[in-house]
Amino acid sequence: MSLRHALLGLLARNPASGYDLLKIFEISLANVWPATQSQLYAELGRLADAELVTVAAEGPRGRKEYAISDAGLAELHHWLTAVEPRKIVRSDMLLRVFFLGQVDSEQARAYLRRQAEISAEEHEKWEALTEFVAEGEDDLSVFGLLSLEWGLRFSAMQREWAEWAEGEIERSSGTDAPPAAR
Amino acid sequence: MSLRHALLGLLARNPASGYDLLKIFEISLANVWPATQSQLYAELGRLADAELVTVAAEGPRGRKEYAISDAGLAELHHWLTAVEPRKIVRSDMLLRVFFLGQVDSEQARAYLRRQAEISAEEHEKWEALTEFVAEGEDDLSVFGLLSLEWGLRFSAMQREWAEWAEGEIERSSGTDAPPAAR
DNA sequence: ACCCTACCTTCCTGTGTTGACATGTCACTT
DNA sequence: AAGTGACATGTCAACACAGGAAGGTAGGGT
Repeated sequence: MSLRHALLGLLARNPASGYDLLKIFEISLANVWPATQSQLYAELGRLADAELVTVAAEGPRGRKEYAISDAGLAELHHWLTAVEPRKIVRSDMLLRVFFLGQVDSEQARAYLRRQAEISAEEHEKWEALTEFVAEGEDDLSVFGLLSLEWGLRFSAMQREWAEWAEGEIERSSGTDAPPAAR
Repeated sequence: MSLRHALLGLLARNPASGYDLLKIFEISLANVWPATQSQLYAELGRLADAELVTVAAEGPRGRKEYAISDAGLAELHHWLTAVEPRKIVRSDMLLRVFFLGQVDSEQARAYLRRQAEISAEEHEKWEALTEFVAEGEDDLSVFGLLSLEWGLRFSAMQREWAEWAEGEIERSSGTDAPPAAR
């Protein structure tokens, strides 16, 4: 349950309300660990029960401003440094590739072409974000930049791979049945 | 719910029982879309209810051999060719990186070093699998090889990134406080 | 005959995730 | 005074995922 740690991480920077956190999730963490409102408020409640966060202040419309507690900070640091990252990567894309041999090569290539396009779009999104951060002087330290760099590399690699794979299929199906005029 | 399509994809190759499918998941799909036994049997039941698969034969110990139906095949092909791949990638690793600035740079580097190690191990696993497939003459077509190639590239990239990131932190913290003797 | 192992399925509990719906308040405009 | 939009939280149903307990059958070896 990484949502818990995402919330702790954000609260360690600044105290915030559920609503604030939701906004941050939407703009900033959406590409890394999406979360919905219902999940978020529920988790905040649980964090408060566990005394990892406290309600520091109550505001206008029932607003509750949460702040991280010492116990919460300890938990966050523990997670950041001592908990093994999970290795499993569930990939929709790879699963499809695994079965792609069951449709004809024309369709398979079409799928990979689409995948390359999507990756290219993702790449642009990351580039825009990088630019935004570079200009906007966000409070992002080196570490924010590391995340961005990862997004850039990943989307670029995925695109290259999809294009390569498409060519690979073309080559191998070409030997069986030359493209010819259709 | 891609588990559904994973099952359809496997059944499109050969009819199989839940038990058979479970074995296949353990050895072959574990790196792509892990699933547990409870999930698997439940989903098979639902697939049968929806008539996307049929019980083709009943064997010795209550064994039920499932086969894909025409409707199932249609659904599979639809998913393979017409359903948009999901873009969101939940990454434990990236989430950590996002907050890594909250621990001192020594610890941050240690984490990235560990991440590079893990990626290297993953890479070896993929290499071993590639070798195994190349020798074993599995029924893997070009498409199986594409998956393997992706695993290789991805793990290599992740490792390179982690090493680069570690260097990046070293460089930036070095300017603040030179490494010195400790 | 006996036991062990592999085979095979069902059920249960708990947590994570999503989407939709419900409810209400404050600030600002018209 | 009424309306609108941003602020803010809570709850529900449904599905996805993980782990494990429980139970039963068939075949092979001793």
